[in-house]
Amino acid sequence: MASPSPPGEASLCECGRMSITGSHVMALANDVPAIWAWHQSWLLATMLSRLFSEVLPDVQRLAADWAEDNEDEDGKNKDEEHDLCELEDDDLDEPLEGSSRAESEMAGDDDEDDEAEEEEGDENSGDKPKKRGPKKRKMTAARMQRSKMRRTKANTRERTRMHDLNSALDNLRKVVPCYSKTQKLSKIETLRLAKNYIMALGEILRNGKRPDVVAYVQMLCKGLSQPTTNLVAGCLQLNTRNFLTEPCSDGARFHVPSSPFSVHPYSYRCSRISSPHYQPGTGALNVRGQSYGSGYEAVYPPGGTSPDYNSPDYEAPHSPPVCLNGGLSGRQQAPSEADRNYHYSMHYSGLTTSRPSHSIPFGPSGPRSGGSHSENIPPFHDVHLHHDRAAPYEDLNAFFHN
DNA sequence: TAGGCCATCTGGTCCT
DNA sequence: AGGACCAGATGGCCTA
Repeated sequence: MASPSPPGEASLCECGRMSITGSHVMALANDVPAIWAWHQSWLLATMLSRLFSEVLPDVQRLAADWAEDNEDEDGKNKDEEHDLCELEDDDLDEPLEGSSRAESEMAGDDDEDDEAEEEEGDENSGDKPKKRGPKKRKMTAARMQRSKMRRTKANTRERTRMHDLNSALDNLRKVVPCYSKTQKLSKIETLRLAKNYIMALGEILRNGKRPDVVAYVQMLCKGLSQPTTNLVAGCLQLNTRNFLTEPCSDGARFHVPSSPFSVHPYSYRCSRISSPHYQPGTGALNVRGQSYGSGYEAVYPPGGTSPDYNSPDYEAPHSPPVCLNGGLSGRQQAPSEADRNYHYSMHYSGLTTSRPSHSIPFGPSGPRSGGSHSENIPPFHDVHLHHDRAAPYEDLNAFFHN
């Protein structure tokens, strides 16, 4: 920074680029504040000059770019498009590595026909002389549009795929030994329970005999979280209750004579531990004001006591669930028209109990801890499976009829 | 409020 | 090139 010296005045000394004259000294002596004010004004003027000449154009350009970007934005995809525009701006603003970059940018401005030659310039980024041609394609509006469309289509496909996957999981939930429409098992728990269920069935087939109740439950609940374990136990126990019932004339419904409700043997539903009917700590189940020991709520079709076979949510069983005491039990979900003659008929005899249910505590004090609870489970005497198409289950039937 | 679960988006990879 | 699949990121919802 050089201080201006009044014209026609000899310098007293030269200090670098600054000349100090007599008047400077005089002024300094007489009016230091005035000089200071003058200097400040000069400094301000210099800064403003630079600001207007160098910075302002950049600011104006940025403002123009920003305004242009925002003009292109439309409602839902605002952010996405803004990002793409920013990308484009980055391409423009980045210092170019060489002329090829600038040329490629210019080539990119033509139209979208340069797609065939895109992405070819990366191998030229070494110290070799840069080739002509595009190094990095420019995001033109048309390309952005196509990219956006591709992404939208991919998103739709992915959504559909995940929906299909979830549908399959829902189907799986319906065939594992515990199911609730309202309080679903989580995905991971569904898979774990399904795996355990398959293992348990395999074990039954391998041994050819009725499994020990506790062992069966333990097998089913292996690796499950505590809430899911409780849920499964509750469901299975409730299912056990259904063996106390008598078949209706239609062979499909079972009634609990001493119960305020009737229930289809396959229609039980289970809710999660968050159910208002579930009594934490006690493991007790309270269904419609009646306590039924540990477990979960039985959920019945709205307004009735049997499943709504016509409900779109009601599906035919994929496999007959195995009951707690080793029998085929469960949930008959039912059936399509063709499956109307598909039913299980179960008879449980020889059981006398005054208790409304049989407590199967789980958790630290449950079967896992080695405690024996099989005495709480009524002995299994007879389960009949009638199925017109029961061939796949004949093996299972065989030992259940023994 | 933290944690669990879930739906969705997104970019990468592989395959046809 | 386009689709399927996958995994990570993110945000919403719910519950303890």
